[in-house]
Amino acid sequence: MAETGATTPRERYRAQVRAEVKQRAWEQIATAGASALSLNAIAKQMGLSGPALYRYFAGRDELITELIRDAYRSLADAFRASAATGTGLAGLAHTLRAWALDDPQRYFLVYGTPVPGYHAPDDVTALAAEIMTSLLDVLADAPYADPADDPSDPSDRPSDGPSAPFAARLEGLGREWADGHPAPAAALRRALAFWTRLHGVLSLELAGHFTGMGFDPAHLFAAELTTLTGREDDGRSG
Amino acid sequence: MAETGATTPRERYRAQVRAEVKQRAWEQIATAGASALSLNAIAKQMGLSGPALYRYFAGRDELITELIRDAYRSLADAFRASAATGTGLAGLAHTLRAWALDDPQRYFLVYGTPVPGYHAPDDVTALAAEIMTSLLDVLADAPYADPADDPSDPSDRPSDGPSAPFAARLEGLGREWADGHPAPAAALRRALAFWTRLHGVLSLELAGHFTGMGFDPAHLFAAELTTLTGREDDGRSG
DNA sequence: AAGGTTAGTTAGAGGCTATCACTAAGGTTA
DNA sequence: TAACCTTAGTGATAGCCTCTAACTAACCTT
Repeated sequence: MAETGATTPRERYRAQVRAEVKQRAWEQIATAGASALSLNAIAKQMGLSGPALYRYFAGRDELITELIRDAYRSLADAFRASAATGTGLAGLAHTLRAWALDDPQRYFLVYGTPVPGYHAPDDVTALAAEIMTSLLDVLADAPYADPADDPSDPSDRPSDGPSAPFAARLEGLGREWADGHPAPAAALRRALAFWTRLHGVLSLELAGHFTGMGFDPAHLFAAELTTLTGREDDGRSG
Repeated sequence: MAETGATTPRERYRAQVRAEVKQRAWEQIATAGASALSLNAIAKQMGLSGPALYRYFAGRDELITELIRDAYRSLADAFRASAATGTGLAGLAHTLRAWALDDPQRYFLVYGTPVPGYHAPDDVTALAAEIMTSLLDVLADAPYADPADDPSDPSDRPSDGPSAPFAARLEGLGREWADGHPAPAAALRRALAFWTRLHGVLSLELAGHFTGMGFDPAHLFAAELTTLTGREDDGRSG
């Protein structure tokens, strides 16, 4: 959202226009969803005529890709900041939930229905790795309190058969997930549980699948968080 | 997909055309996503000219609504059939996963990014209740094997404060979820965990967020299923 | 056989993405 | 300062799309 490394007035102007286009695109997406994003409408809003925006974005796809990039960067920043506060897994979960509720359509742009042809560029996957790094960092110094609730399968002994405990299969995978992170397999398993369980609650909540069911999704979110931390976190009060 | 209750030849023909339109719509959605669905293209494929389809569907929105309805019905049927086999929670989970992998875009049509304006008609919410009923039925005679892994918070005593255990808040809510189902609060909590955890894994898997991470999503799915059943189910081998 | 109902057509309005050729303005250099 | 090049913005246009309107042709009923 802020490409202010420009030097010449022309580059500055160009960056400013690009930023305004993206801002209006976000507003449009927030109200009508990503599929309703219209370059033409944005141009008119800005007092420009249709094709003018093609000087700034190669097309609709490039604009959306840029928005996805910004969304990932926003989440990565939020995660890094949250990890630095030392509030642990619960803090990270709260950050994720706040980020999601702040702009549901932005959340869906990152974690929602994918467009079949689209493949994320490399820098986006790098941002995803950065997010995973923050999560693994927090997990590194957040020992698990209640082994009985461990999301990995503690009842199984390691083996190499098709029924081997899942966590054992993750050994050393931190290298590919988080740019060489030396997390142990159990932490990787917990990171996956954090990701999938909280996403499971959040995405269904944001999609409105819980409306009219008579409970507060925040409580369900907190309850699922409890299965990840094994203790009563402040997440429970949210 | 089969409205074969028609009597007159005209109604029969009409139902047949509607079915063919929907079938081609599904093919189109499977390859290019729901946002790329084009009435015009379907008409041309069928040797008709554009506006002809408006005799059969009021518009694009009605067609998509109908597809969503069919998708819900398909899942509800699959759940009911699975529940009848007596294979328990694991069988239900396997059914869900097979249904999702069979047509990912169909899954996203039901559980993916919602379009901001859209509100599901009543019969669709009734189908959702039917799905929940199958789940609660299975949970009713699938006692929890390992209390330590209970997805509700067994360590907490019931109270009425803001930090009350989540399951206690669900008391009697089966009435609104599943058309008067008399499920106890613990079963409702487990149903929610089943739903959100498996959806969490499935939606991220189908969206491709696990590609290149070096593990088989089926194993993660099986591992999360284990946290729901508390024992080693056949789901592990999938 | 006459009449109404229904399926299908073409024409067209209005929206969109995107390309092209052109003008006008800005910055740079001789 | 004048000439030049680069860039921003324009209108025109092609080709999609949804959806409406008016018209024709087939079908079924009476």
